[in-house]
Amino acid sequence: MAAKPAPPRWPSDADPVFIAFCEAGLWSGLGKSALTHVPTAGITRPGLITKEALLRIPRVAASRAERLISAWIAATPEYDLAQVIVPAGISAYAVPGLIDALGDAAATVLEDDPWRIVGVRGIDVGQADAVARAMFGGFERDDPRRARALVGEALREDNNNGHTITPLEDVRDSLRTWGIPDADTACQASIDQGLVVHRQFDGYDALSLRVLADDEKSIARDIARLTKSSRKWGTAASLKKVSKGLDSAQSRAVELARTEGVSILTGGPGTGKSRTVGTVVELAEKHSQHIVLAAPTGRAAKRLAELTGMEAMTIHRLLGAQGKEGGFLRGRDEPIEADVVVIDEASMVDVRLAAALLAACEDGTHLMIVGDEAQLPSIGPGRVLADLIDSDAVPVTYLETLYRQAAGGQIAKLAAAVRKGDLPPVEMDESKEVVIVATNGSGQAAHRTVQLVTDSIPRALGIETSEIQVVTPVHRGAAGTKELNYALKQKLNPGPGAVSGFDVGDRVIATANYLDASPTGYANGEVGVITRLSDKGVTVQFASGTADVAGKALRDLVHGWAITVHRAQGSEWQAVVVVAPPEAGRLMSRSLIYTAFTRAQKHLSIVRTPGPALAYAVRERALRPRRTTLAERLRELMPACS
DNA sequence: GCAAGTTA
Repeated sequence: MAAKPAPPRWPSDADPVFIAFCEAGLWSGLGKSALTHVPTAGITRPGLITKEALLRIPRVAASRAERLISAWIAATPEYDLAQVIVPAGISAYAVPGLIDALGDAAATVLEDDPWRIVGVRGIDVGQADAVARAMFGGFERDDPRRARALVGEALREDNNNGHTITPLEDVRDSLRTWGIPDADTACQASIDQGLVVHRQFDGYDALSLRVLADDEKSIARDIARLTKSSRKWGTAASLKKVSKGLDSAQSRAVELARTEGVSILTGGPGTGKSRTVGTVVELAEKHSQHIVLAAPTGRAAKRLAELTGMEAMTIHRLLGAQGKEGGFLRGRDEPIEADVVVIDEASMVDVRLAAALLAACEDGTHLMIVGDEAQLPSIGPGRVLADLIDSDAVPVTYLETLYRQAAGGQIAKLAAAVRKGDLPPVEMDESKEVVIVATNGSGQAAHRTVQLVTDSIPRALGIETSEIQVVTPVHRGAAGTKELNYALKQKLNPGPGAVSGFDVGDRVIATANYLDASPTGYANGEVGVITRLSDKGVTVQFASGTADVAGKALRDLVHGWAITVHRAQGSEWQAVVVVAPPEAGRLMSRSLIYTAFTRAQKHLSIVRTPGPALAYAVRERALRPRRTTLAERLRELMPACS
């Protein structure tokens, strides 16, 4: 690797906005090493950019100097914006995202209304206030523009709890606590601006962000469109042949995937959802129907691929996600090329993603939605799977028979209780299927977790370490994935970790797609083992082949002994150690505990910390009903189907 | 705020 260029040394009279702009890499064509020489070339503010000055930079000849000047001129909207936000303490790195959202006239827009940046790229009202202060020297707390922005802020806060619609009364309360007495005028102003819409919900006045209301509206319309436009594929006779090993509910689900535009397959873990999907794949192949499989997380997609023997990917990849703010390549103009689309682990799909997915399904595409309402809800707003089921607009198959081995065992009993909201005391019996380990806090919990994985479980139950998975709700903290993986590595595969903390023999998991890696590409969610270290990086043996991982890609490779519950959804292991630390806070819910517990096939260790958090989560924190409008919109558009 | 997804 080349030596990093020294950071530029700016004289004290250099323009701070100019410095921030250049150092954020916003002057395109100006590399890090050229930047080092910009101050010495005498360029310390925009007015000093001349061809003569640029020529004083090493390795800059006439043609490059000219290109730099045109690039500078082309970056005028960006620089104008930087002049507005940098003095307010907002990083120049935020500039491109803000230009994306507000357009090339962003600086002018903010001069008219600094609070227009609220909600863009996570910018909050405090930061917008700083922009206003920097621009005008001060402002009134109840400035109408500020009040209008706060309506959006109140809705976004509610969206963070999963709701897509908020009672007007709640918005009034929030505005009052922020010092806006005249909430109704503010709400009306937001509606007039087009960012917020009004709707009756459960008989009271309520508001939604327009984007979310539009998403729910378009999901409902697209479900209706796909339902209407579908034509049957395959034949009843071949269906009968492929579904020989299936029970009657499972075969009905395969039949629906063949005959209906949109269908849902639901049921708890171990009821054969994936097996049923496997049969749909088989039938589709028999009839030369192009079928694609996708799931919300990389790990779930990988698992789906393993179970069906077919390629599967994240929904984002299926849609051609363009990056942070970029939207999707696939959409109405360029739909997904498939006859049948299967989405697994659909409980984790939010309204934004569902709307994008449905828009990208062209008329005639068969969509099969597979998931379990009792498992993790989406991180983003909405409860799309549950709403689709509740609406009665789409045919649903419920799988109820538990096929997983030890169906009458302790794990199954505990899981069934948790699903209903009970956390019964576990009797420690001979089977040692479920073991509760009490600890005094997350530090000790981490310590006991390592003992369980490296010693107790292999010794007492004869389960190999490679078949044991640690699952925790969070990444950070003493009992988060990072610390746990660190501690597990010390025992399971100690070493200096010379390359990015890795040694030969480490279990790793990919957290991003590197489909062009050599010799074999790999996808987010793939699990592997480090087989070689070099001065550049590491070689990983994935199930699909080996890949050399170096440079930036090393950051998207993490140790895989401990993973989050979110990433574990869809996968199973012989033995699972669940850690439930207090740091998980509000993340702890019935669905999270249920998902975590049901990952275990033969043995479940539950590492507890003091306090009622676990019992409280299971008993009281059932997926707090999310307020959404999707089910109602579907009922308005479509007749009940059962 | 936590938790997932993504690229030139």
